[in-house]
Amino acid sequence: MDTASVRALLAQLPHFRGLPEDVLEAVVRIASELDLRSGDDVFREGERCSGFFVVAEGRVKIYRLREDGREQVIHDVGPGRTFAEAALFHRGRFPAYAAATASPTRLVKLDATGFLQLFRSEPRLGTSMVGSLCTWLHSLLEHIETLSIVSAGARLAHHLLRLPARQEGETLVITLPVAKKDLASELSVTPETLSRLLARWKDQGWIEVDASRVTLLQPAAIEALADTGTASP
Amino acid sequence: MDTASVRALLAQLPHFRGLPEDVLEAVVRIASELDLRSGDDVFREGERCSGFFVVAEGRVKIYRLREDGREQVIHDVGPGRTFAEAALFHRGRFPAYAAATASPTRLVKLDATGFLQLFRSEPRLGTSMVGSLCTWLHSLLEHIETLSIVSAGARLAHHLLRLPARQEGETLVITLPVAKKDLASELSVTPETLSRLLARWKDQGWIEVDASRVTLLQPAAIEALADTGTASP
DNA sequence: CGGTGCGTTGACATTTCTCAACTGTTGTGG
DNA sequence: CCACAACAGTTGAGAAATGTCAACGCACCG
Repeated sequence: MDTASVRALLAQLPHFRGLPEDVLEAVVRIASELDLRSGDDVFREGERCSGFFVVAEGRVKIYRLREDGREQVIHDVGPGRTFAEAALFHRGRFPAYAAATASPTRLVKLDATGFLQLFRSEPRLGTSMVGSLCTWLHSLLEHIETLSIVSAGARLAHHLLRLPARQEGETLVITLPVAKKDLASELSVTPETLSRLLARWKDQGWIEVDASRVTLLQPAAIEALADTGTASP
Repeated sequence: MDTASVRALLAQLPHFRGLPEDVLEAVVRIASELDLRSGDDVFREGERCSGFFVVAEGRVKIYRLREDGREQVIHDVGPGRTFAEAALFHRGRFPAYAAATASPTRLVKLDATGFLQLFRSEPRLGTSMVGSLCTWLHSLLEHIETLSIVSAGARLAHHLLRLPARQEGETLVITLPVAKKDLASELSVTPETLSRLLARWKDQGWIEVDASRVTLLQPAAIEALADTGTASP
């Protein structure tokens, strides 16, 4: 990944869209690249925040560790999105873990001190970051809404319908962006329950499952589940 | 509430702290006051976002309505905090309902169009709003962490320990800022379960409950619950 | 003084977690 | 290139937690 493509990646971000050339140039100068494979750490909870990140390719999961050692996946981030910008301003420490979940995963890192310096000298950076922070707020609200649904089935349905899907006639084809165990963690259910739910829906003829490709044969049935909060029969 | 006190309230907010006098003056000019009683609506989901709000006195709950008509409390906001600033920038519509939960509740409203205009002309506003948005992000992350705890007992314990408390010797005295049914909704449990949990803990000698005043007689026991995720015996 | 709604308690049904065993896949090292 | 280890995913059986329905006391407000 050369400087030009780093520059192109950054230029299309909502953070930096509309910035004058010279400022964008300055941002590119404090950028560095990371090449990761699935399972590699990006940062660990409590570490000093050394910058924030843009996903160029692949996937990153943000998670916390519970007392009993299990992971709680908070979010998963794909190409074109950023993460850890809140840590930069808020406390200076990462509030969670981050690790790549795809191979390869390429990130662009924007150095903390460099960025903060730039941020102070160029007020328009603040203006454009407000928008992206609001996007984060919005997605966290979505997540809270999902988690606050009591029934596991409804939670899964609600979440599935929010994933990027490709329409094929009557059906929706969804490729799960993360491993099923991470999806389960994100929904706060056990992998067993997730597996059973998918199996039941398959038996009902509502969906088709092939590894991480889920086909909604009857989207209406899934939507009904998500809305009502009713348990899955 | 006169202009001077509105001004004083705004000046102490992280949003506007450190702003030059004339800019602050301009912010005060687009501010208006709202006087509410418990149960009064502030705004409704889907409404055009006409501004954002600062709590001067009282409490406001932010919530959504589920299909079955029940409320899902997303957040509750007290004096000195702001809400709906994300709606302003993100989509221009309120993503949830807001209502006062205390009498009296006094709010300062900052007009949307006026503020956006100001925002464009004064880049430093963006800089300072980034900080407050990060505070919101942080509190939503906390909420997600609480919700993702499977056991209702642990969820309650986790949440209680994050409420403002007054230390009295060995014990912690917490005044619940909202009605128990709203607290239950925020924790995504039924009011019945909440009631039973508190009753059980009282029997155990861990807490003392007097209406909305909860005294943690053995904070260590509650902390253990919150950490382990273990169910309450 | 009566109504409305919050909070509590009881009995019961249901879901989901836990523990355990088994299968299939991936990728690593010989 | 293959064998084997490690781990994701599935399935089964039992236990425990929480939701549902229902009834009641109580406070607050009209």
